[in-house]
Amino acid sequence: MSYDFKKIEYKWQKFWKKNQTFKTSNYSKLPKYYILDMFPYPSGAGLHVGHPLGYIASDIIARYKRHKSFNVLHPQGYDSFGLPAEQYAIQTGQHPQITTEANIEKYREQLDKMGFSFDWSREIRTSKSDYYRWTQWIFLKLFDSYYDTNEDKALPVSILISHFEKGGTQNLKVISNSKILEFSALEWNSFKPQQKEEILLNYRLAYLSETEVNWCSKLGTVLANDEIVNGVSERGGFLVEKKKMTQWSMRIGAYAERLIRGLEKIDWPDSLKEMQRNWIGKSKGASLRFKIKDISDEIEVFTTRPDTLFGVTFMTLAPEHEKVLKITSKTQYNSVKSYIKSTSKRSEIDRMSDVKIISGVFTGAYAIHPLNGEEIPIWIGDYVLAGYGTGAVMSVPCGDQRDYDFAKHFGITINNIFLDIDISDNAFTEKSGFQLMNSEFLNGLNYDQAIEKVISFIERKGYGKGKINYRLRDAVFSRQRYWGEPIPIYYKNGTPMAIEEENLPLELPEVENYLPTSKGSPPLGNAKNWAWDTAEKKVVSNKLINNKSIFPLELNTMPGWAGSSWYFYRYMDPDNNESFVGKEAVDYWQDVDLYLGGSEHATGHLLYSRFWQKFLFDLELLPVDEYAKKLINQGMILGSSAFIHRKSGTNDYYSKNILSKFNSELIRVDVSMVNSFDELDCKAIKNWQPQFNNANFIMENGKFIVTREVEKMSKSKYNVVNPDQICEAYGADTLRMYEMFLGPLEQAKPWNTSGISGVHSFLKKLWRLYHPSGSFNVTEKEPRKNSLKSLHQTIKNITDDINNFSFNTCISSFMICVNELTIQKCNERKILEPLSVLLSPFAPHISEELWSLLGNNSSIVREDYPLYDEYYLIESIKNYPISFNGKMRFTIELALNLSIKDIEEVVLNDDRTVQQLSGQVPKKVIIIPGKIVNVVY
RNA sequence: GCCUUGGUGGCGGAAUUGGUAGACGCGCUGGAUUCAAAAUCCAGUUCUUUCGAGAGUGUGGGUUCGAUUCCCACCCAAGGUACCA
Repeated sequence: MSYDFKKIEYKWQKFWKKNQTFKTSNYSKLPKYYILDMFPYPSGAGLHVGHPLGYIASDIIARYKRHKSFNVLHPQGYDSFGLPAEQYAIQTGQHPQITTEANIEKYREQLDKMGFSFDWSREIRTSKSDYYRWTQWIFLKLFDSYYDTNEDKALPVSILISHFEKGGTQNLKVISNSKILEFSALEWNSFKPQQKEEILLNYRLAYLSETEVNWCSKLGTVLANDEIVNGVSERGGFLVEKKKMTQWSMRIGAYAERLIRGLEKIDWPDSLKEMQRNWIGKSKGASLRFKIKDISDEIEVFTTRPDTLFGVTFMTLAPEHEKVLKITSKTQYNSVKSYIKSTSKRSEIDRMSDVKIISGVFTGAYAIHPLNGEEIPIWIGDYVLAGYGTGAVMSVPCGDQRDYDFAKHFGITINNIFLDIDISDNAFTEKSGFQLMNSEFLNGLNYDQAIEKVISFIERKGYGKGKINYRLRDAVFSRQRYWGEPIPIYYKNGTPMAIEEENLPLELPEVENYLPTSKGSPPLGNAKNWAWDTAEKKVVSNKLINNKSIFPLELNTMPGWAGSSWYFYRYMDPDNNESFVGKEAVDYWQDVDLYLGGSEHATGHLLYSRFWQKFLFDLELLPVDEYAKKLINQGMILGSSAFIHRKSGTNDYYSKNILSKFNSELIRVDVSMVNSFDELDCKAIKNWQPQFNNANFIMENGKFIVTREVEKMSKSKYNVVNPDQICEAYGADTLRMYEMFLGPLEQAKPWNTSGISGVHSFLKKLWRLYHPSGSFNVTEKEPRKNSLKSLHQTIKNITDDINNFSFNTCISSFMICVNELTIQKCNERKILEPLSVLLSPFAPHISEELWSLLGNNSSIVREDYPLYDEYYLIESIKNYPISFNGKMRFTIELALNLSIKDIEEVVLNDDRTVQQLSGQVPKKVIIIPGKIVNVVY
């Protein structure tokens, strides 16, 4: 009987399902192990070969841990709110729920074929109301909390109110919006309720504020940077501009310091921690106020280099800075206006990317240098970003390269304040190795001395103060979308009020149209009968009553990251109706032991979820303030996109190598129409999209060759490869092993199907070894020494490699082992039994089949089998001959300046025979069998 | 631009602490088996070569007896860049 993977895989998948093999209990005497995958967004393109990479890796670990007697929680679910389903709804009118459910069904079918050991009884979907009810509940907790810097934690707003009632804003140590009123207890108590609510909004962790957004007036909606291409909307190609809007924000900035400190105690990749640290961007410096000439106003700047204060020769404001138009002189007004207009069309990325294009405009206004009283010109430049610091910088051309380039470009004065340092070509940006000059009382000082002196000076004089600044901005939480969690807020005379907990969920209403309303309200404004009871028993509604909308509901929805910021706790207790997670469940599972996901989430999901964790920890709702002990970034499997060249202005397409000098555009084509030699199927493409119906394809040597480019796999890039065909042709075990064999787990790699036959023939070889003449055949004889050696070498290698997550080298070890066993014609039970256990995390179906052919009961927890840790010491290593080949001798002689005769004794590095060399220096040579490793002095 | 990661044969990749570069797999070449094919098995496969040898881990330097590995500068690619998920 040949290796019939279809039959075997169908058989065991059915068996596991019927026996609920992977159902996990919240109660067990075994130690717990929670292994989590980042849950997928169910996209219309189905699961692509990149998704399973992480799931296979986590499944290997989950199955391995079960063998090692852990109670393993390995759940899966769907991040099912999101933009693509909504855009599909806009195009077709199909409700996103229907789209999403169809996609989920497809995902599940694909996942089931791969033999994952997920506990599907715990499945969650962020778009189901019994899930998002709790997302809304957490929002309300955030709305009802403020950040107390004395206790360094979030506290209920009721405590803040009682503080106001007793002492007003006096001795208040909290984090709040920048512009806040100061008031006494007496004043507070005299405020009207609405006034009080407005004040409290400045302190809440979920608060309303003015934020800048990408506004497309033609679409009547806000766009993500992702949806903008070259300054116009991807959908429709309409103009996009920056606009201020009142939006919900999350005060993640309050947690900046704790988010940095928390990184120290979690085992996450250093590169990812570094990314988060840089994203939070803590910098020490000073904030300074500059008075403006002839106008009674001042501008605050933040600088990390207050030591260079005497090198300031101008000031630069972001074009969006609120005081720009106020200070601009009459003569400069028009040029400033037009500059602001032109920069409002550029995205932040564009502005940061083209630093070579220097642009700016003079406002006509002057600031007064606080220390020497000099008048310094105020410019606007788009290299200054409104969102960072105060949106204004004191420009020190001698000490900052961007200031330097700007000054050179516009002919602004550059004053050198660094003694004996040449700045004729570039700014001097080092923080050490200089002495200041031309800096009055700072002359002769170095960086550290000057910083200290200048900060104490400006603080004494009241010009400013030392300050720690974070680059991290508060997270905007409003989305003008339909397919997201409704924000459980209604408005009473314009003031946001919380919907009571017991009235959650606030269900997403039906709408006829998924676009914004004609008046520019978010899509939820289209809902006709959307109403809610509050505790006051008054109807809250966006329905017009007597032509007036009383108590309208919030029409914005939550962003995609809301539902994914706490989902890992819901898996512990997915059916709980009383709480977002039950106390018993969370006491048992505590946190995630291993989290697998892509590094593309480093500064998004992985930061927001840590923020919510810390918040829920502050409220004593969770036992730990970091939810994942260890995290591994699996590298993305990239797609290999295909492009064809169209001659500009024609419908002629040219094969890759026959392009002449004419202008051409690159057009994406679907990779399914391209074979592995990069040849395009010209017949298929004509039926693919209407634009190709009458296209001419100019071939080379009878073939049409495409241009390839490696990039992220996505439906819109037409480079998605589905795992289904591979499962169909080779089976799940082959796919699982091949994805692991492709390369190191943590490294990004382009998908390439061509190597898969090697892994497949390994499985066939293994099968054939125990089916020598068609039927299953093992002997009960004692294995030969050679076979044992192969087995135990493999056990050792696999165990080490699993623990290091080096699954690719695991597969190599299996291949070597089976090759050796084949040569030895080994078919002893005592070899096959441990081998099938060893293989089961990687290729579970074939392993189960062989295991049961041996007459064993199928069982996932094979505790009874002494493996992994208890491999035999490989006999031959004990007596491994230490061979001095020519090179080794040469190296030792050179290194020790000895002749080989002088070396009396040698050491094995496992300390079994510690020996010494003659002579005093060096003391020993450490050798592992066969090669010299190190010389210890 | 900035932050993070990576760059080794025709291809994916291996190389533990700085110590024989290219494990394992794909592909390719030759052979066995076969009427033939598929499948399977065996051998070879970094490049150059005057067959002595020489070169070689993105490029250029440096440290070292010795560098894929450590240091400096640069080039290229991927991910992120705050409303894609």
